[in-house]
Amino acid sequence: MINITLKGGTVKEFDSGITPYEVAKSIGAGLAKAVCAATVNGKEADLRTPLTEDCALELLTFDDDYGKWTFRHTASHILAQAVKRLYPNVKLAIGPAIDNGFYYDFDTDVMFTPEMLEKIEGEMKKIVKEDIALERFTMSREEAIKYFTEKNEPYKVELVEELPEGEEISFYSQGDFTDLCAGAHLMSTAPVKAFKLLSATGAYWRGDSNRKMLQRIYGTAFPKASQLEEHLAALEEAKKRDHNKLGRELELFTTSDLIGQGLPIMLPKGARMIQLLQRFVEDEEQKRGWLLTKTPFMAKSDLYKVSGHWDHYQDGMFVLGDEEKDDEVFALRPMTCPFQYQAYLNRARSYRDLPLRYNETSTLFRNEASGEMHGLIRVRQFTISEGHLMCTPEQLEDEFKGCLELAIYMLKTLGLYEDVSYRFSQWDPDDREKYIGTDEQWDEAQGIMGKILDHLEIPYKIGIGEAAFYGPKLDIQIKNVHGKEDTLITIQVDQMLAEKFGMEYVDKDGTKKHPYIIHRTSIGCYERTLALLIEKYAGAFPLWLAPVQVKLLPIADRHFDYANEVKAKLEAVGMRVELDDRNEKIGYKIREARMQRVPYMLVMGDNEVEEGTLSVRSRKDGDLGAKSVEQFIADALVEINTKANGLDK
RNA sequence: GCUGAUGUGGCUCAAUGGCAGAGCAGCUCACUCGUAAUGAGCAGGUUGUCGGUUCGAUUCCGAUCAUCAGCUCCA
Repeated sequence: MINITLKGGTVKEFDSGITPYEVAKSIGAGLAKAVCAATVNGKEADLRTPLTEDCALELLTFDDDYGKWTFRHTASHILAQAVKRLYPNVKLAIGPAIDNGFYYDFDTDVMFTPEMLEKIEGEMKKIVKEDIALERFTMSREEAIKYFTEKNEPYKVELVEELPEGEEISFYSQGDFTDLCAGAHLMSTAPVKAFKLLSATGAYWRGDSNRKMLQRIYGTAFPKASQLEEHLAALEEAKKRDHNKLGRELELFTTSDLIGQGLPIMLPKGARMIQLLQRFVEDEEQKRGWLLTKTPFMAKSDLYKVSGHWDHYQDGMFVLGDEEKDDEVFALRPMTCPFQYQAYLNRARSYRDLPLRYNETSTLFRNEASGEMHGLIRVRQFTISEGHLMCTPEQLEDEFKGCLELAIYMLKTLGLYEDVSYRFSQWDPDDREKYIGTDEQWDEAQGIMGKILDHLEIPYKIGIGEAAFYGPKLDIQIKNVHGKEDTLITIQVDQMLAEKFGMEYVDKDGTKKHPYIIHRTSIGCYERTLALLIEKYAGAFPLWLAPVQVKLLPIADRHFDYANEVKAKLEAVGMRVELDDRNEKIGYKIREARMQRVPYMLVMGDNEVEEGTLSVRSRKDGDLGAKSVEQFIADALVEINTKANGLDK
């Protein structure tokens, strides 16, 4: 007999060898139905794991992360089984659960069409209805290779071959379908009641663009139909916030076939927003001791040869000229670093000059691969609040902290702080060609940065191979409306480029030393930040950022004079105002102003003209009643000056 | 760059191997109106671009450009 401690601390006695599933059954039929996986002494486990010692057991349902993972992983098996039943020649690759769903990669000659996905869904429904039990068994590595070779599953063979010699390999079978698999699975196909296949697309085998492109089917699954419907509705809602659609509808930006890919045109409203952001950033940086530079958009190839960009980043650059033919070859700048270093090199530096903080609103050009461009999030020309900070080793931590505090201040002001995560981006020692510097230099830079991050208690995850070619980064990541993650802000520690460029300072003892350099953005690139703001606020921007803050809506044309007076008063205090003086009914004007997400609509008719007031309607709270013009201005200025984002309430 | 889909007035979308159509937006006129769409009329298109097949192509074929989703890559 063994003692099992259940959730809540109750201890129950069971026969040794009992499984988590049987424990769940002993507690109740409802739990047995809902249970997806378990943890044993905190370790994730399958429901079939025999328990032979005293332990703490937690039974996980779909409401738990690992339960969800197990549920959806089982859904991916059902997908694979259905595909195999309908198209036996298709080869299986891998099929994990992911955020909000699952996928399975197949190698197939025919592309999956929407009609085929429907057919596959139908077959999956049958499999669920058949209530097929999933059974776990193991094989030796050799047996597994033989098994998959006989079944003509080359991708599975490759996966098994990578496992260490002598490893017991676990399999799960469900009726006519067997898959190699390590994680937990449901007991049967029956609970996977509500699922949907969302798309079919290409994906490289092993995520390697040099290898074969397979066909990936994405899907999602829930225990209940209502949950699935809710999720699909949420996906639809999210699409409405898509900056690429909304930003065009709101006339913030557009694109032109003649200008080209990844080169958006900022329309007056979008350009105004970027101007507001830029002024805010530059003013804040000035307050924090950053000195503005303005450096060229291009340079001779010589500069990039020193920095290492020529060898490590040339594919990403727009090169003007041909080294074979031309005396001078230029390239548009993909980064600002080497340019600002030339400012540092302007004269000899002393430790008394440090820390030296340079910032620049810097336009960069990167020749992204044609399939990478996406709205304002991924473009070929972008403008970034870029800074480089030269300091002594002793100053490094405080300065790093200062950069982080600046970034956090920006995020909080914009209302994005809650939406970001941190990634400590490190190099990949197995991919040396991507990087400059020695193992020792990387160990040192990453060691220092790790220490700083730990000391500042930044909750980061590590990203191997995500470092810049010259050093590790703290990337502040954010997800767009489609769930795709991008870097918004980055702070990097670099101890290699100073040496390459001969950047030095004279220390107290009279010796020359290379400064540490921090590369940082404070708000990221303006285009991308704007994109995320559009999605965050669904176009209903905080008052201080709204391209049009107030729309004046006179009821009839005899009120136009008064409206123009009010407009002049608002503009006199710097507010952005539009007057709707068309011959339209008030309901129509309000409708249009609301669709443009204008924060305040000021209705004025006979009453207001007579009393010298405004009937204030807010985008958020509707009709607020009458206010004097002076009162409205005073209230609005408070809201603008505090940069209220409306998220605290 | 790769896989797939898409491209028709400013926007949303029809249609067809034989004169390209609607709604909204725009313009004109009437209405002078109180918190999410007043009515009538007018105008707007070389169907992304280039080439091919055809008596005839917007439709079929090819190339190219752009857009979207995903992969890879990245701020």
